[in-house]
Amino acid sequence: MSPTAQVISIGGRQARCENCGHIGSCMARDADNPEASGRHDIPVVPRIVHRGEHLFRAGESFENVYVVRSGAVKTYVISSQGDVHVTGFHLPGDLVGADAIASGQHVCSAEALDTCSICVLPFDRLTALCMRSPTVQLRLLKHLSSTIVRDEALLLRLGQRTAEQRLAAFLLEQAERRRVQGYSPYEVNLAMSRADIGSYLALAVETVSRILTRLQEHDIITVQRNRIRIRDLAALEALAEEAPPSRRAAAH
Amino acid sequence: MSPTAQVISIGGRQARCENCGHIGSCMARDADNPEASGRHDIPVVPRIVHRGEHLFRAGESFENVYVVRSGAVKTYVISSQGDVHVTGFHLPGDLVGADAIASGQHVCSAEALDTCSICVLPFDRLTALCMRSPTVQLRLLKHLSSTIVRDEALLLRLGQRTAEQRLAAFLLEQAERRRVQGYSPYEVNLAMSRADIGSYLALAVETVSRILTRLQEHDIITVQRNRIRIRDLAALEALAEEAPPSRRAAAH
DNA sequence: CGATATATTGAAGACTATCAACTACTGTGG
DNA sequence: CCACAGTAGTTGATAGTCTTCAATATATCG
Repeated sequence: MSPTAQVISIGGRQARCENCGHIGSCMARDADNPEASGRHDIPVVPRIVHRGEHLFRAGESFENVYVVRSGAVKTYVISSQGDVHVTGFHLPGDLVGADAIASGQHVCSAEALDTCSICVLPFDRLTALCMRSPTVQLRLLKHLSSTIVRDEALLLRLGQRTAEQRLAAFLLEQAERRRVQGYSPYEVNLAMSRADIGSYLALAVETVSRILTRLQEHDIITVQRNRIRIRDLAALEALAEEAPPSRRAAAH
Repeated sequence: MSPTAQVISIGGRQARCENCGHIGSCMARDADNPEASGRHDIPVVPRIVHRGEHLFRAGESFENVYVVRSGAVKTYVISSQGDVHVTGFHLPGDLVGADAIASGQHVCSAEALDTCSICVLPFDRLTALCMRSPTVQLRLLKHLSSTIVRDEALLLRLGQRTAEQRLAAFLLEQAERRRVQGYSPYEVNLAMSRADIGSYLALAVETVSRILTRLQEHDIITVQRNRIRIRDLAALEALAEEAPPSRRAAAH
């Protein structure tokens, strides 16, 4: 296998791993172990996915996991009754599709919210690499683990928080992700629709809309379609952190 | 390391791996690879934990993952405001504590609901074993993956189901687990309190109680404290599967 | 057997969903 | 370039579900 076979160029720019901002956490190559590199690395196949297109759909057989390199992806599940529930929004650096490991079939569907660049990692190659690279193994385990943590944090919010608290926490989460990516945390561009947000937070679309309006009336945020400006971070944090309507604890 | 060093006996009975019902899915030894066994296996330290005692608490540094061998364990998180939320109930065969992989600190606490036998697996030993045994590696990944699936299924239910539907689904889940363990699925012994159930399903204790009563009045179940008998499985399933109050889908 | 925790039941009120109407954007085609 | 259609978002009124508070009953443990 020649070295260049590991880097497949699409459109001639940015598709090279060398230019990728996530190489430090990449699971396709063991950056900490350069001399082993080239033997153990997985041929990465970056793929451009357009808004509305799917990475995979629930029920499809599990072959690959996907890493978002740029753009935004939503994952959702469909219950036996046909109702849709968004389970997450995934930004650059995120791993998508690993929940299929257990059953060998994708349990959720993944759809691009805008134009995305996606690294497709064949799962068998990834596990093989894990066998040789403790670094990559730990990265994979940490990814799975943090998905669990995120899901459980969401469970906590859905269960014990009012609509306003949930939405405030959601906006802060978006802002934080912007910050991590090096952008201003006060300017959030929502790639998803109100319906998606509502589904994710278990709220009706109308409720999402109403609360955004209310937050704007209180001068906490400015809403312009999908462009949110956070004007009073402290107030937003206060809303999100507010004590929930007194739930008696289950203790021994 | 002598072979017997891998089996630490507690109380002289049932602590030997040979008697363990979960050896086929055990992560401490590679049962599919007997000749490698003895070299790669992890010394298992079974531990007896009594009702109310903790396996670990949120914030503690992450050293081990835990496998429930017998008994029942609940995991819960505490928000910054101090409110408690139960994130799961764990029965024999379940892996607990892996959500700490990401941060190196436990994010939830795990408390025994009754007397439990727990296998303590040092995480560094486990990852080392994973490097050598694809079988064990896949088991670990599948465990993490199925935790994600479970959490997301719960998210779906919390978000889009009424209290009655959630509780019906919960009872069916308990029954199913009984069945898998070889017991009658119609006789469910709830190891957890109403408060725990309420916290898990994001319902007030009173609501849980009321709905159990209602189900009993409809001759669907019989409630005797923590002993639930399912009298009309079909009706219970119908309740759980019932279409949610029409949520408009978010589609392109 | 008494004390405390757990569970049940009732009444009132809050939050959010639902239904309905309307507005604003997006993109397409004439 | 503008008009139109269709989608997405907003706003208002009403109703339902579940929480909260309060009181009582039942179980558990010392």
